[in-house]
Amino acid sequence: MEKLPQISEAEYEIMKIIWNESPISTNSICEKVPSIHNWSNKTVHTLLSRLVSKHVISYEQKGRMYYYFPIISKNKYLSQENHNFLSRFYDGAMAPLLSSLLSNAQLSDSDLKNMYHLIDSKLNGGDET
Amino acid sequence: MEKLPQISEAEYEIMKIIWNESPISTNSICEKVPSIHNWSNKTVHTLLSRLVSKHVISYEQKGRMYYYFPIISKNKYLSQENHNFLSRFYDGAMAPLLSSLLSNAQLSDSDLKNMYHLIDSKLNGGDET
DNA sequence: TTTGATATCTTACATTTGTAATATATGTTA
DNA sequence: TAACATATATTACAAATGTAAGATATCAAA
Repeated sequence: MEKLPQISEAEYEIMKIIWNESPISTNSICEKVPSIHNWSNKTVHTLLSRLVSKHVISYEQKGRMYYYFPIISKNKYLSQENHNFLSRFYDGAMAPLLSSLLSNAQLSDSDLKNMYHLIDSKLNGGDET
Repeated sequence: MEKLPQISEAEYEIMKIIWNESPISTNSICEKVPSIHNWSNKTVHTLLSRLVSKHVISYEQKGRMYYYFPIISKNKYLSQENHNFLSRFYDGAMAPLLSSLLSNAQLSDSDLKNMYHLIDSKLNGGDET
């Protein structure tokens, strides 16, 4: 499992857009950036270049426009982040994390049942091939 | 819920020590830093000053030595980090996080049972006072 | 073909973080 | 009290990040 490149918080906002739809032009990306961010297009351009130089995304050119697409899958990335988070704050142990989350988050009964079933199905059956 | 200060990764290593035992002298802290880090004492000192100026810790002086103690509790901090993580990567929704964690982490049956019970007891009874 | 518009490229600059080195102040010992 | 050891304070410097401005290249229209 090679280390994936580091994706900063601002860069991640861009990645969410590209993971959701690709290939996607620079302009479409700019449009889709949530307006709360209030980023200038220049900022978005910078983030895109950085993501390219980190080999997180790539692009194909059509005329003078760039169409970006991800090189790293969202799943792969998220699973790395999960792992980082877990080992950084909970010594890699899921149970304490879960217990901490349960005690803090607002969860509906159906959320809980949902989670209950997730674990249940992992327990019985699981997915060992 | 006011925003807690940002604690960097290196700073967090120091915090783990201080949360674990306090008040604690600079020297004891230096000794307890896991040796994998290979940090010079100077580095530890820098991290301590930064934590002080961020109001994450404080100290009392005895002679010319400082004894540090936390201002922010570990629980409070962790619950903020949980929240950040959840909202950054999972739109604040626990179930997808859990499902992602379950599919990636190596979990023993007893881990799973443990978690199962956590959810179970939250479902029945819960802890509404 | 000259002129505009605009997409991409290059450069910028402040803050935070990692990782110290150097300077200063002060308790302790000879 | 003078010298030393050492704890704390100040300064440093590079990489990453947030946030762009300015320069350049090129498509399209007049």
